[in-house]
Amino acid sequence: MILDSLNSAQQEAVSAPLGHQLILAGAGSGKTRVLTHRIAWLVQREQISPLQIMAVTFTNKAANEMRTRIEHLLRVPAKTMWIGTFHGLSHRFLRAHWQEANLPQTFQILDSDDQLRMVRRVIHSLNLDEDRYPPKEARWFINAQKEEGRDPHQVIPHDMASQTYLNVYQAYQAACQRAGVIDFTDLLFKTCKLLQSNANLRQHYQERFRCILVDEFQDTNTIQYMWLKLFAGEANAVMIVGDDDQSIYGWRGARIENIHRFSNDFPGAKTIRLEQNYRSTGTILKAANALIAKNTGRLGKNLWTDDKDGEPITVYSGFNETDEAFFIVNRIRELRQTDYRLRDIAILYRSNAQSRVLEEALMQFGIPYRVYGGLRYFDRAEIKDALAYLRMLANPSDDSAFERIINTPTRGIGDRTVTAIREHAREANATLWQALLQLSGKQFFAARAHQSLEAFVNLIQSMSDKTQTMTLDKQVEYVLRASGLIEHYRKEKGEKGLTRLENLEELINAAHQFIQEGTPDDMPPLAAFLAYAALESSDEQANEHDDCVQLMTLHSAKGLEFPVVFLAGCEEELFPHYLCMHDPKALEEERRLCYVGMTRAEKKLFMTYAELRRMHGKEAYHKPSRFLHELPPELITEVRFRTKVSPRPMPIANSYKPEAEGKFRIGQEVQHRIFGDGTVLSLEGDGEDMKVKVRFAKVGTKTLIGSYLNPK
DNA sequence: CGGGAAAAGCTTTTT
DNA sequence: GCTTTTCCCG
Repeated sequence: MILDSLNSAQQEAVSAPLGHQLILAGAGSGKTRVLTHRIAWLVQREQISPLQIMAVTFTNKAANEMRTRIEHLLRVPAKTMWIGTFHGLSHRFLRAHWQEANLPQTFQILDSDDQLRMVRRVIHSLNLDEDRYPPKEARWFINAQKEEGRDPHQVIPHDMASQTYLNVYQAYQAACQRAGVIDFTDLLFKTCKLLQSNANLRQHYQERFRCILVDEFQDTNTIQYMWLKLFAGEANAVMIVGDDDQSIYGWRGARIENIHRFSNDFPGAKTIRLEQNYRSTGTILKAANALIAKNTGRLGKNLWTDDKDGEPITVYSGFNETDEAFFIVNRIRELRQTDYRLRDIAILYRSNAQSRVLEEALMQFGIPYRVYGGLRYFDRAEIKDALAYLRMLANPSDDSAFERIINTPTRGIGDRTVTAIREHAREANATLWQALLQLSGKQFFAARAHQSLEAFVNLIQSMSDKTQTMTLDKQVEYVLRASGLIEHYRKEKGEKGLTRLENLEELINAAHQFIQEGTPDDMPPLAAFLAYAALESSDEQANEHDDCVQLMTLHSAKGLEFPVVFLAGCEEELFPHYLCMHDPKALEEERRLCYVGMTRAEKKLFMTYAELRRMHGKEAYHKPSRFLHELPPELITEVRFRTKVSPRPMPIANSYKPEAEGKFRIGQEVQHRIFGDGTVLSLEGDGEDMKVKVRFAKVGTKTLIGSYLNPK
């Protein structure tokens, strides 16, 4: 029953005997299906209780999807099951064992932004020069150490700079401990530390989880690997699923070697390959296979499909990035006339900066689109302000929240006053809130500052009193009004302020919805909500009803699929990126990124590049990406003609001025009385006012009025 | 404290 | 070059 509708490799994976398994799952080979069916198999055939199973993913989205599918398969709520992200499960663990982990019960989670502020504060308190020791570098150092599982005393500094960063690391940990906050990496780090040091707990968890499944294993880093080993112990069965060819997060510490290490550390691990692809046409797969074959040290895997070969891959050479964008937009307009909806189409690119030109072209033709990977809801400044007030209520020691709201909205507490509080806090070895309480009793400050501070103390204390018995959504609403945040953003003029107000209103709804769904743990609702905001700031997916073209980076496209994919910017320097080109390892990661991009496509794949592109302010000619040369020529159709500047775009409000018709088009050879021969780069406006940007052979690039130019 | 000017980035990103 | 952040002064 469970095995119905699975192919033989999938069946083998799902019904494998209890033991260690390494599932090499190619793109589109039904990886999630295997994971969920495996869990169903364990429960139904191996008589393993759902409570003895742990399933780990990287994103909340993947975890939620898995949970939903399992509930569907098993027809029981999977709420009590340990399905979640490394961070989410660690959080659950630390909430249950806060005492053993030496944390306050109300501990709060710092996101990377809060973390940076905290690090900056520590750097100042050590009297270090921020320019010589940039907080971002320090944060990177701290996270890197924790990701390798090293406490401050385990770090061996190699030079003066790393000695300094080590001091920062030490002071930072102390400051976090004092404030009762932990950062993202700490979730994993402290979980590992606790399991290592506490044999009872370790034994308890190792006896509990008889089966552990890990998704996207190629993305695990060192601490995650340690984490897995600690939970798995010697006796439990571990199934990992991954694809070395889709490892694209090496730059942030993912260790592809973990897949190789697995077979050594987990004896008897059996490797099963899922190579049948259910997503793409034969042509797309053949091309992707040929590309990835250029990489070395692969575990080896060849995707195949029962599907037809389908159409060849279209490669388009644009004159510049505008021309490239117009080609894409024109093709989208054609596709729209056929069976494709806009939401079937994705434009993928290497870096976010590329989206602007594409957006402008889409806008010009009135094609709805959506850019992914922007600022997430819970990361918005106004939301973080509001959450900081809530955090103060949950845990007044939270220095990072304190710093954020002490003068937001502005209440006459300037930098000087805050510095005084910080200094006192350091001397008294206290948190900022404690320091403030001590100082305000002593008439320490000038009269005006003292008054403002007193008002602030009263505000927080009265908020704390008044919200005591309220439901979560009422608490949020009360805090928004009492803090003056609503008023503050109401004053902000323009559309921006309005959006912010809407976002704040939405926070009340979010809180309401949160309690409706029921808090998962035995935590107070406010604490649970704050953890949710920090840990599960859900990436907003496109509304089912929204029909728009999807724009995103190659990285964020991983795990998704689209009938039509445009892979833009396939040029040397951009893709592969110039920072990666001289490191063979990094170059292979770029190639994997290209592989990931290509294998997102189901039916049609377009790969485009621009001969001339404006990058970092300068215009530069780039060769077509080496990845294009690595594709078998017989699978490609090259489109050589330049896009004719197209029929009039739809007249829509706020649309950009349409490109001029008639006299000039992009790429055209032209002549000027003084400047000589040149090529048209871009057009703006029309009629007499038309401005034409031309690159002249002798004098470089100039923008001039069209009437001074003659077609050649 | 807010607005404008100067300066600093500038690959990819989840938790 | 363009956008975001920081700085400085009224």
